[in-house]
Amino acid sequence: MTDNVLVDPAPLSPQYLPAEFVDREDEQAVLTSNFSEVSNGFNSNLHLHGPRGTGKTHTALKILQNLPDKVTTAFIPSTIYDTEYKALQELGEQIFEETIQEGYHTSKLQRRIEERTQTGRTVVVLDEIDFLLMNDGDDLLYYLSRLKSQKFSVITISAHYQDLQKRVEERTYSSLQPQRIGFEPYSAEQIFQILLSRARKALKPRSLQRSALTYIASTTPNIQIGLTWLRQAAQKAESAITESVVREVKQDAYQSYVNYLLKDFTPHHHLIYETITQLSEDNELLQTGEIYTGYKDICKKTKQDPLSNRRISDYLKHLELLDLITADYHYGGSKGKTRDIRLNNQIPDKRDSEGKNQK
DNA sequence: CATCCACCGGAAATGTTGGGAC
DNA sequence: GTCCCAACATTTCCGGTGGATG
Repeated sequence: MTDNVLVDPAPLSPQYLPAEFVDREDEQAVLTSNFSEVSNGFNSNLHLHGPRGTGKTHTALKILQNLPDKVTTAFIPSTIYDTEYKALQELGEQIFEETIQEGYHTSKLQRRIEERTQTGRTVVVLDEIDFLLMNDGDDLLYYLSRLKSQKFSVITISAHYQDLQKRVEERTYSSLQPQRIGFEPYSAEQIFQILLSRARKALKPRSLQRSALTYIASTTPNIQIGLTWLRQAAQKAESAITESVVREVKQDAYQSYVNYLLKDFTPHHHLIYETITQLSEDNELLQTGEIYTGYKDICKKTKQDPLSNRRISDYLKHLELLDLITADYHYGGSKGKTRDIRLNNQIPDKRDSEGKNQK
């Protein structure tokens, strides 16, 4: 039952960078012209924004790939490197291609990086910048913005902030002056085409039914979810990917998308997410307190030490930034200042499956 | 109107790790 | 080894907030 339809799984994996994109030509053109040698400003900074699964990260990676070899590049996912120091360390490692030990002082590191960036052109991508800003403020961005010789650029990527202006201090923004590029959600037709082109490379010919693909494309505008979904269906399918296979793996696919998003986070993030999933079966709208007690129960059952509620409050914000939950902050409601939290299932079960799949 | 509730979120306190100097 | 320091994770502390309650 394995590998019946799957010839090469790589084109369906999240890391796969296709030679050419189906869409996003406009955005790419803007980016390319920004970094071309002739344009006066190699010094321009960029801010890419738009919902998850719209190709921001891939577009940025593509740009890095197309830069001349002599340009030094670095790609920093701020989900993992969420403090100034950690990001600097990673940046140093990528620039110098060596391991940088802990205990190297920030200012020393800053000086080394600064020296290096004077000698050649450098482009740094900060993906998921929201996490760094939330956790550590804009110290790193300020430092990077000050590096602005003609030879240094920063590309920031955010799924939530259209504009960095409100998120960073004025001095930082005024030295960065990033050009903003917005990414719109993919249409169903675009999702269809992208998945089709990946499927052609990954699957046996004629093993994918059109209706199956249509179903995915009409359900989610998030290409990341779409790919995960198609991948799961391909693994499950015996001779062909049909619409019913696709429906069958729907929730599994969403779960593995969630796991993919949470892969760089702590076990406690997973526990919290699990808690929210369980609690929302009874009650769609949850409050922090309920979630925290639920979380402590799970910890007790699994014999783990729970973290404090202050900490969990931050973790909830992480889940919110990942768009796994929606949190409504409001001052008012029945208990003063609070958060109303609800689970986001981005590919919800529709009415039709209700009767059948209920156990 | 005063007080309580249940939470937010900033800041200080505490604990841990690992490098460098001696 | 011992001592000190930087960076970090987490906890502890505390001053809000604003409807509900009396």
